[in-house]
Amino acid sequence: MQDVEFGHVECADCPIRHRAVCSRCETDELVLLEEIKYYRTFEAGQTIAWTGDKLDFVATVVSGIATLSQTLEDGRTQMVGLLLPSDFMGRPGREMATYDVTATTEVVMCCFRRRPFEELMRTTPHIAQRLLEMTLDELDAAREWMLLLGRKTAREKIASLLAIIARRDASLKLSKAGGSLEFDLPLTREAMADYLGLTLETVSRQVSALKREGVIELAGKRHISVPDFDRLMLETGDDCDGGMPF
Amino acid sequence: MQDVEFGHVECADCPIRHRAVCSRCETDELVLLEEIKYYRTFEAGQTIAWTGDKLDFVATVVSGIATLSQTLEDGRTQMVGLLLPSDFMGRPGREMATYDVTATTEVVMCCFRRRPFEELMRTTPHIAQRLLEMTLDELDAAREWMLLLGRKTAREKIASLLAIIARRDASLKLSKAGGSLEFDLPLTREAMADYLGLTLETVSRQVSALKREGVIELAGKRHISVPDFDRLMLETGDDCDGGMPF
DNA sequence: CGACGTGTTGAAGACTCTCAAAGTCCGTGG
DNA sequence: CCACGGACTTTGAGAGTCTTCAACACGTCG
Repeated sequence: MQDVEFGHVECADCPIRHRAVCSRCETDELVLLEEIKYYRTFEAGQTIAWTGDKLDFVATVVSGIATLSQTLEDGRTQMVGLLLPSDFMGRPGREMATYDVTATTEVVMCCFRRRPFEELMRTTPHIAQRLLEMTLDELDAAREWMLLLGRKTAREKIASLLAIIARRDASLKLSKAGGSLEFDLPLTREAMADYLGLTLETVSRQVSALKREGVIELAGKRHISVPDFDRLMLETGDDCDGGMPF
Repeated sequence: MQDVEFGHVECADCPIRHRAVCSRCETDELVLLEEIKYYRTFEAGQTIAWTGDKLDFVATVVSGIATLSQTLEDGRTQMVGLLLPSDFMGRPGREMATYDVTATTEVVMCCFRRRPFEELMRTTPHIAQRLLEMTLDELDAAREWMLLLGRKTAREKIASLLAIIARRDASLKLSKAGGSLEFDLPLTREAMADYLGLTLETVSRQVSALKREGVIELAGKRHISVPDFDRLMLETGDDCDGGMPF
């Protein structure tokens, strides 16, 4: 793998310090992590791990977006997770990758060698506690996605994905004015299709339909603005007040 | 909820002692668990919890089968998990149920009051460690299921479900002779449909088709035998040697 | 400029769903 | 004992959604 060395960053200055697997750690615990961590950068499109690869590290996404996906023998693929900044990759106690991990944008990861990390897990309850919490959140998200994959129509799937991305984007920018939202799609039509269990043509058609009906506006292929977020939510098929994914 | 008091069982004699959340506990730790545990029995068909219910306990399934499901406002429902003996229900740190939990057979649960259990989690690393491990396994299973929901055909979905149940049944009975497998379906056609993201009619048709073609044999509606397991595996669409769900 | 990656659109077809009717099994009650 | 109702299942026919295959548009890059 071609990957670029990334300048060392103090944990205390880390942009995702408060959300990642290390968020509960005290300063003395951070020192221990600091000793076994190193940064790696992956280019957009680069594969970070193939299913079955031996992985000698676990890692936290510092910046960028990566995807987890599974493939059937005949090539059908399904995305099963999205790794956003602060998300954790890899499983303590397991050597092999169980998914294909791909960088969709440039990705910077904070890596820990697996053995020392596992050792730290045993001695530092704060890490294990946080990892449990994060894993439970991921499980909830995965199950929410199962509902989407199993029961939603193509249109509802698209609306749900856009709503999730819009909401996440808004929460990052803190620009949560009730009015119009704008964001860039971090995924190609094909990636959206793999995420939603659709074909890319269906994705394209449904996006066009939502645009035609004024639910969203497009500037270029990737830039989307949502004039009325509630209108978009109506299209998702979800309970509009119930528990939200992500 | 009508539920029957269940005779107290010593943890040491518990049939799922070695697989449940308590499997790593030492005998002195079991004593602590023993103090806060109690048994409850739920009848077949009974709802154990509704989404949004306040849950003042977490629990381990001792015997029987329960399902986790989510529902859209218009009634479409998707099963998002199956609770088998030794599986854990409830989330430490969360008051509300996030899924509907339903007993499909009579279910005996070993319950722990939530607060004391959370306290034990903090003081007893063995419990937290095991729970993390179980949660990671569930996450893997959920993602395997996402592949099924998003990309498999109806026929492949049915074959996958039968293969999973057959394999689990075989591992319980230790009757892993390579030859013919037999088992009872613990689910109605409707429950299978909710699990697979299909309609019950499609489930029925595909089961009939598999029977017609000799992949499976039916005795009554629920008893199934598989003359050639490899043949069934071919129908699942999976890599026949790769990592297996469950 | 032409190749390539990405995205859009159309037409035909496949698969699954919806609606409807009827069959099986089982327990209740006459 | 048998009729009856209810839960569960099977099967058919038609409709609809989504996929497949194909052509074309757009922008970047060599």
